[in-house]
Amino acid sequence: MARSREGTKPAPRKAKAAVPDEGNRRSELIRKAGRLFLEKGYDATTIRDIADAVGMRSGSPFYHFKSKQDMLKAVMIEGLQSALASQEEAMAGLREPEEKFRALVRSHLRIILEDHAEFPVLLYEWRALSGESRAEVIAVKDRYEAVWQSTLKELKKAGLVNDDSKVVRLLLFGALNWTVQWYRPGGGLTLDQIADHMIDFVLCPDTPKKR
Amino acid sequence: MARSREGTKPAPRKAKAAVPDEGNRRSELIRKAGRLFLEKGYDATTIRDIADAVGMRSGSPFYHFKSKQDMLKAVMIEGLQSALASQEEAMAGLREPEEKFRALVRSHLRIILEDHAEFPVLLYEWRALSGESRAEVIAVKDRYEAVWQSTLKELKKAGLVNDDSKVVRLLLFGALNWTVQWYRPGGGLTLDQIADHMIDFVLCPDTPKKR
DNA sequence: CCTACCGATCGGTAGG
DNA sequence: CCTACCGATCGGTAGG
Repeated sequence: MARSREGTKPAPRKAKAAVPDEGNRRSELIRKAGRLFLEKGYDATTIRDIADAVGMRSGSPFYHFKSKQDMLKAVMIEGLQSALASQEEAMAGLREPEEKFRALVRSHLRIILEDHAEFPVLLYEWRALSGESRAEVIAVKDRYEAVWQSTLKELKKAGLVNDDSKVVRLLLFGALNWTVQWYRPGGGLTLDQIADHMIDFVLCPDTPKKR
Repeated sequence: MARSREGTKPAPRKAKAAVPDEGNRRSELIRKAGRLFLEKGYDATTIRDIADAVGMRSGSPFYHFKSKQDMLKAVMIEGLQSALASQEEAMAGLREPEEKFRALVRSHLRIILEDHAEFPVLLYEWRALSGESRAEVIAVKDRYEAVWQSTLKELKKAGLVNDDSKVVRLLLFGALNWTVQWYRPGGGLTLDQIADHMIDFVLCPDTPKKR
């Protein structure tokens, strides 16, 4: 569309419009593989399952990825990158620690519960990722978690939370990430309602020192 | 032992002492299978892995279980039953809601972080359990969760918690069950320290109504 | 990206 | 519980 060139010669107008470029096919594989890895697990998902899902023959995914492991890594990194993008967008312009925290919670829930399966795959198929790939994924993962850490620190400074230690962050991540196990869209609770419960769960503004 | 019969004839005293009875072999298979299912995942664990771990040949586990699925179900039910037993023991004689809650948290953490892998397998390999086996496992699972539910209700009545809805229970389970992902024995935090953080995370005794 | 294929491995079984 | 084995399936590749 945007790239159409108005030249002098007729140009091959009827070039097969159905042929997607390579990047699209690759992302399509990542998306479908992500879904399958999350639903059935990495090991129970076969290359044939994935190929079927995008309408390819069983050998063809290897044109885009050199191995099944490579697909897993690609799924996880894709999940992290879109999480980072959402996180950045959600936090943009916010100054208040509490607002930032709310934005983080909402953004995280959206990433793990809406649309995309890539981030949940990162959470629940970590075991299946080979040792060699882990370092690469961890590097991106650390960037994502660092934002949480600093926001929790600000919350603590503002007296909105009693403890910003690593344990608390891990407990919070547990409550957040576990939602993947039970949340079903249209199942009574909206995503925002869960977010509000989560925030109430963590913030204790009226009790600077509990118990 | 209890069944030994004192007859008149010498009786075969030196019956091979190294031969374990069938029940022991079965539990041994369950224990090792549980470990492997948790470490590598159900699908990535082969019958040969399990047989090796208990010193059997690859076909022999099928003398004790009719299929691999059957082993998975056995692992999960074993995990639930010992969890129920621990739960009962921990709660015995307690009256105070807060004490009961503390006991539940400690008992749960012990079950999922100490020794046994069976309960974590239930948590993280649910997907691998076939539809037919699920109902059976769910029945036992419901009994375990009912105790939590009623204790949370008591906490609410006592004003020690602001909300005893299903969401809160699920968030709490998330924080609890996620510990399996990061807790390592001897890694700085003791189990009791985690329990205390968890309890502070949930109880807000001084704020009957937050925000 | 397809066709045709391979070696390896897997869950499970028969017969003792 | 072992031996010996089978059919099915899987990740991956060569050659186009």
